[in-house]
Amino acid sequence: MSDTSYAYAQVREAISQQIAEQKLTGNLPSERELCATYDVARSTLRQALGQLEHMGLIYRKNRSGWYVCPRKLKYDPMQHTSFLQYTTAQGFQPSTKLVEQKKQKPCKEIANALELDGRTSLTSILRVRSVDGRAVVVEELNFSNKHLPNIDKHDLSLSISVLLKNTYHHHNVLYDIAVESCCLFNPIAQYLNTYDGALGLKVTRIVRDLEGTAFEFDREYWRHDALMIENKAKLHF
Amino acid sequence: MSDTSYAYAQVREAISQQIAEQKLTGNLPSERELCATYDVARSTLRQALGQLEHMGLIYRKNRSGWYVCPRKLKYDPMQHTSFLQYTTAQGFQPSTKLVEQKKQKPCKEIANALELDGRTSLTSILRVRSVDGRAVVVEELNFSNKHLPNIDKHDLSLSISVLLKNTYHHHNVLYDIAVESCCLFNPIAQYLNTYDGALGLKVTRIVRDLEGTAFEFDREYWRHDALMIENKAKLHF
DNA sequence: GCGCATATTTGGTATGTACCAAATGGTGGC
DNA sequence: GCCACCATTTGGTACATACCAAATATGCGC
Repeated sequence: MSDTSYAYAQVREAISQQIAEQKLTGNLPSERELCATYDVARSTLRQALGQLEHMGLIYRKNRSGWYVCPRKLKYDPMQHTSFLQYTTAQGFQPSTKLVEQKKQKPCKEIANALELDGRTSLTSILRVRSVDGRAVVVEELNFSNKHLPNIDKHDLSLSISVLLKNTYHHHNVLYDIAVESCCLFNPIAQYLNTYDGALGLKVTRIVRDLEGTAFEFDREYWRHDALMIENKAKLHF
Repeated sequence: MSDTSYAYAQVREAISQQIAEQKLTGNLPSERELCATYDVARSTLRQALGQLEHMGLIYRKNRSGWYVCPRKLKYDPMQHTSFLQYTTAQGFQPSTKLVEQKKQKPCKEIANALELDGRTSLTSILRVRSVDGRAVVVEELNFSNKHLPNIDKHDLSLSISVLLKNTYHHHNVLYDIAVESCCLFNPIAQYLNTYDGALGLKVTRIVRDLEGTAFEFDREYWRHDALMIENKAKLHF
């Protein structure tokens, strides 16, 4: 049991319990109503709501109110199953929207990771992926034109993995993945219908061929409350 | 570049830049001083500090002040390298403190994961691990007495992996790991010298033998700003 | 019914104030 | 030189208030 010696903690526990007992579903009462209910100032209430948000129990949509979180999506970044595949397998309705595609020079971090000099061009796409109509992740994919000739000539709104397999014959690849918590700022926060400074999880992925040459660098910005990273493996001591 | 149309965002960016340029190291000026510097109210300043905290740039120690974060520890939960090993390899000074050891009945979640009924006993230890004198993770390890007979008779302040290998001959195991963001509450928050409701990363691990029988269930509560999860793997499409 | 302008509600931002408890720094006694 | 005590500083909690902008509900004209 958590500490309940403070007003915000009491409000937090009260709402938390209401959610656990499913007495609260869908959207919560307005902040001003909740203030009256628990007899606290709005800043105190918002502190409680903020913690429930960090716990992944509730979230805010635009400026319209607070809602109880749907269940989390389970995601194994080491598996090469597609977004479509693992979301539907878990009973979600996925959708993807390509926001932007451009050819550009790499930033310092990408140039370093892909061992490119600053002049080499990069094909980048930005897409927003949703489950059940809720935007959960913004993906930024960067492909090295040097290692994937003419990749910018293809339709990148289709499956990238199929393209890599069929056109570039990358059947076996090395994955190099990092996960860390982060802060979501505009414009990424806006794509995720959340606010400037919201909490997120950042997944960084470097994809290499079997010789170890990196040809792709991805950044995924997830809603922190939408995601559970899962890994399964066999190990020997 | 992030949105800077609001006061808190301007303060955030200003301090963020100071840190990036290493003009700020060690501890920050007091909140009241910073309020005067940037001419904002304390609550506005604290909003900015909170976001910098979420970004992993600064952290608070007890009630004594704000400090610039040290670099993150890289950790691959799928590797079976010990805490001692991977921390020293990254140039940190690790230490571990065993807080508690007890024999108890499993909670619902553990009973379910380890396929135990409510009567079977469980040997649990709680330990706090630090790098460079900073507590970074609270580990709760739970061992099934049924599958690891007399485990509570051993000294569990020593290396657990050595014990599993030499005494119980578990040379090959299956790992089942989940990572998600969470909120740290007392008393765990206190072990990590942080505050009730602080942001964290939760790593859950189920360990099985090669037949798939689970004998260990662990929960790790990490400071969100101390950790970067890393995974490397070879995949084929 | 439908579309559009308007009023209301809602969360987001911001200020100021007050008090508390823990941590820290200093001071004096031994 | 060490320790106990005290004053000060610091962040943590909590309140009340005000205004803004976006989202939503309302109602009118057609």
